Amino acid sequence: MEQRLAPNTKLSEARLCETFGVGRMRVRRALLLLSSQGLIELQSNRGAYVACPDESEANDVFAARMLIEPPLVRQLAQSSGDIDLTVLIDHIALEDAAREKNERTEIIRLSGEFHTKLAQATSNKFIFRMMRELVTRTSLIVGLFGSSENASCPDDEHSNILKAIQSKNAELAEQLLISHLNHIQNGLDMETRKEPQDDLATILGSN
Amino acid sequence: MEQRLAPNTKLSEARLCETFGVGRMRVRRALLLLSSQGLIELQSNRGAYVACPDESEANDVFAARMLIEPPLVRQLAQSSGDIDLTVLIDHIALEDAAREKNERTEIIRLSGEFHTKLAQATSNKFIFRMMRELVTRTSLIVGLFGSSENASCPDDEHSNILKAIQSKNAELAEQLLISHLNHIQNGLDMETRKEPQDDLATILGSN
DNA sequence: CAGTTCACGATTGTTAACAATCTTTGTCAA
DNA sequence: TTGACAAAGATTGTTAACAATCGTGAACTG
Repeated sequence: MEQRLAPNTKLSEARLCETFGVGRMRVRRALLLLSSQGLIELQSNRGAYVACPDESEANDVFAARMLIEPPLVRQLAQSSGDIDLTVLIDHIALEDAAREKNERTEIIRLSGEFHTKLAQATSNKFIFRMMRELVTRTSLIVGLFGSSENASCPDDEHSNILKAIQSKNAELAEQLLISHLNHIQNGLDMETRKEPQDDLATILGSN
Repeated sequence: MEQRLAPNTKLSEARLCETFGVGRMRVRRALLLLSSQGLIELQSNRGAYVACPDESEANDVFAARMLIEPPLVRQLAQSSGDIDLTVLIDHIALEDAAREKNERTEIIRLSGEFHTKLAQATSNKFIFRMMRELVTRTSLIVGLFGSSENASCPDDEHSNILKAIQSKNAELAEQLLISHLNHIQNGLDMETRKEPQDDLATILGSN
């Protein structure tokens, strides 16, 4: 989610065990769950590798988000008022603060989390789960194909979407979200994919 | 998916092991995956139980499907012609055959599978996965709250939806699907929930 | 007789050793 | 020098024993 692990990075069980100080069983359970979400790939007898989506998968993710998120935001705007939006308001503040301080990983994480929290605002468990999966996947894709500068969402688009929702302007909110998604997708460069570094999982050690 | 296991049925590891002739590890892996999909619930130190959705969860599932499936069908109808619909055509035939022979479990399974195959027709991995999760969940709910006669989808609605898609009538297809989902949801009786039988998992033995 | 406590049995969670598989390295021959 | 082959090392998959936890029922006390 924070793009600290490059795609194709090998996640060795032994390494993860000592990194997190856990038994092999825990690690294997976690890897199995991650693979069921498509975040890593489990190769039989070969180990776990961070998923490395190709162009076609990237298109699928954005197609899925284009299918779900616009109606979602539209619905949010319509039923705004019955819903608690303070979580989203607070979130925008967090994003601004992180941008202020130029905290890269934090910005990336919050940028994705905004969309997750949009789904959470529907207080629908299933919609939330689906969006979370699509958002984390998007993180991987942006990490792979994204130009370095716009690794996150454009600055004030989140804020504008939220304002449209608050003013119950469903049409505008939906339109803003569509352009927002388009901006992200258009910011990708499908040609020059970054070389998947076979970095050790020691990156995680900084926790 | 076939409603052969009632909600709240306990799935004991030992029982599953001998039923399927597998080691405990395999069983636990399977249970973990099922629980990650919300089909069963893993209670710590107490075991695995078939999920027993309540009314609020049922509403969430249908709300999620209402959000996703209409745009999905609309998109299918619009891009029909570029897509291979033979799978769906064949599927309708299977449904008819099963109804002819009055094979209850088969009808139920195929009834859900139609919606899954709708998603599959988009050839979008993520849309497919999401719909499959929602459809299996719907199976559970219909099994719990459904009146006995209309445990499956009304007879010809699937066929009509498909025809609308084939004739590229996006508006009609979307409308038919919405009514279809409404029919299913309205056929539920939220008051009288069937008593969760604590049947042994021996039901599965008939395989 | 009701309620509580304790101990037993059953079930799940964990650990550690073992087996199977793959990757790598080194050697040999063409 | 290159290719194939084989053995060693490392990593994953599996099994079985052990530990921890929970539910149940009997015994005991008020």
